[in-house]
Amino acid sequence: MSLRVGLSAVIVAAINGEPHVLATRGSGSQGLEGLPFGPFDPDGHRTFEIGLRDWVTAQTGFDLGYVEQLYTFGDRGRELPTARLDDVSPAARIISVGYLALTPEATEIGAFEAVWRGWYRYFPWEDRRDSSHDATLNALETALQSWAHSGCNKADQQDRQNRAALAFGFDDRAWIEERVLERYELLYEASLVPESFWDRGETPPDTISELVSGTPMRSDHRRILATGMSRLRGKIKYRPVVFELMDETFTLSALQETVEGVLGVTLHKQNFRRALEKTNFVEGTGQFETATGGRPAERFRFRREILSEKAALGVQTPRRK
Amino acid sequence: MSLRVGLSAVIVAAINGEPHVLATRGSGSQGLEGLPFGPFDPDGHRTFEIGLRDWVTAQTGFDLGYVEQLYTFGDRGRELPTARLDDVSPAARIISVGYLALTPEATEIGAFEAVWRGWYRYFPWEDRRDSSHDATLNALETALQSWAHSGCNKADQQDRQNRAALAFGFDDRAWIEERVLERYELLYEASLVPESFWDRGETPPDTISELVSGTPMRSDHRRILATGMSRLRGKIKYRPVVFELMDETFTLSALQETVEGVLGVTLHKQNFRRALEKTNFVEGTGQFETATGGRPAERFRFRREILSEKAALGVQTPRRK
DNA sequence: CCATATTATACTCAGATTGAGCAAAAGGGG
DNA sequence: CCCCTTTTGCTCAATCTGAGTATAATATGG
Repeated sequence: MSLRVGLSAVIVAAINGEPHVLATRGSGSQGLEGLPFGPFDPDGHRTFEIGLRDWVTAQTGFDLGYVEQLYTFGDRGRELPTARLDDVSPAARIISVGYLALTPEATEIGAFEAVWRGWYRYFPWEDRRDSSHDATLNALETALQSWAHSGCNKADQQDRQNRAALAFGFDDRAWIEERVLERYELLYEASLVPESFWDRGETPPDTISELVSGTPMRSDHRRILATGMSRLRGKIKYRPVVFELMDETFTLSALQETVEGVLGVTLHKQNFRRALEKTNFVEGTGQFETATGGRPAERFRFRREILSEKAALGVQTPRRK
Repeated sequence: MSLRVGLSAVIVAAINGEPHVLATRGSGSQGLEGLPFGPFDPDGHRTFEIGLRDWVTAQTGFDLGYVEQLYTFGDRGRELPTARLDDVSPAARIISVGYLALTPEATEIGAFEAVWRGWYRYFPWEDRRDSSHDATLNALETALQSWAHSGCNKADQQDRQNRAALAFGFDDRAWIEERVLERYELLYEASLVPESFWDRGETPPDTISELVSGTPMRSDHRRILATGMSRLRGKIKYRPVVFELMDETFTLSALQETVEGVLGVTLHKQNFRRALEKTNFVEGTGQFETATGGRPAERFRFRREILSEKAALGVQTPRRK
């Protein structure tokens, strides 16, 4: 019963307001992408976080800023996509401690096998800023419908229908942006993502299109990514974490675009500003950005002192429409 | 580099509105109390949660209801109070995955070496419902003051002062009830709890009184407990989790007392009810409780259906005074 | 059996917050 | 200088919050 512990990281940067994650190019059998992942060396590192920072620096050449633990994944089967659940092979157990890291600099990664990827590549249905992904959502609704209908009895069918509607906001229900993980796990359960098949040792049918179900990832990395997105989407509302993704100075529009990018929804501009002002998080610098196409916008700075000043909350997110 | 993984559980029940945790009686060297803790057996259990439920049932005889993962603790030193940080003894590394569990039934534990303990026993300063613990807080303020003054330079002293004021709400700052962990870790850093000394292999001075610094626990269990309290105090506000601590039916006063017990503050009764009504979480049963001393109170029931009905939020907590 | 204490529940009211939109300001480009 | 675009300032009604006041329904003690 040898247990090994690994660290996986969801490293997020905003490139022009668009959230990106650091992904490793597939060296595995099928060339699948994955998250940066490294073994935890208990002898070399006193804490997980130190271990994580160390190997990220070693492999990508830059320092992580904000880091928080996400979740520890220990399901059997996660490490071997082809493993059957009743295969109790003791050597195969890996536990993975997931971390979320935020960084303003989307440094180009040189030597290492990693690239920055827009995160909606993996979850196209999570982007609700414009109608470009409506087709995805419609396709998923249809597919989930028929999954619900294939339930084993009336109650089960009702339950499936209900869970799908709740997670995806069908039938006029509210879209709750932080339910990224819930939605992904529902799709997994409904066998609408290739990972469902791989984990059972099967080959996905070609009815599964990457345009609809997103780019898959190795092992359970897409689940870890979903966990990180959920956490960030939730936290952005009650802690001033967006600023970890911004440069030293920024315009209010750029800030809003980043928040919108993270949440995948659009916000009401004037009210966003009014709410932001109330928090005292930012202060004007007197510099103006003229390359905006219209009236020049003032560049603002995050008042880092505020973190030690008050029970700092997050930015408000006044929905539009 | 053998790694072992253990599961520790913060199991919470409300006894007459007073939050209690399941604690194990000290079998260790100093007879210290601790949290229920068991090794994770990778061969026997497919997931952590299944493993946890299994051994809690085996050892205490009852089933856990609501369960969520808290945090994974992996610092070196945690498993051996007397270990020096530079002691890289590889055999000694234990990683512990902490869980929070909520249960309505405070079943009397028979065979097992566990007891229900009011959680403020371990954190007396966290109870702000009445003035009975004001002395504790005053003592801590004085002690933290002198810790701040002993900083190595001006900036360091200022920083310590600031962090203490922020965590404990000194100098008219707000008391943020979910910062349980922050406060405990500050006290640990300031060597105001015995665990600080034990972890350094020293003997705590007898200036540390259990009345002020609370009942200590084995290893880092008090830290895990603080993590659980923080999580529960935060979550109660945005998810309907209080009801996991209540019986099938309850009066609104009993519900409010439980929330107050968890948060350690008192709430405004009328507004608590108004806010609760708006959520539609509860419905009257027509039964009345007469043993209240005054006008009989209606017994209410949690509408569990609501969990699948809407983007269920938590109970509002309108502060009093 | 009435006065009193005690708790439950209903209602009120002002101030703050929110959602939505209009309008002026300040650039750049024909 | 007029049009287009984006920033920024301001208004208004609806709703929500915090803090009370008032009334209802019991148990108890004289």
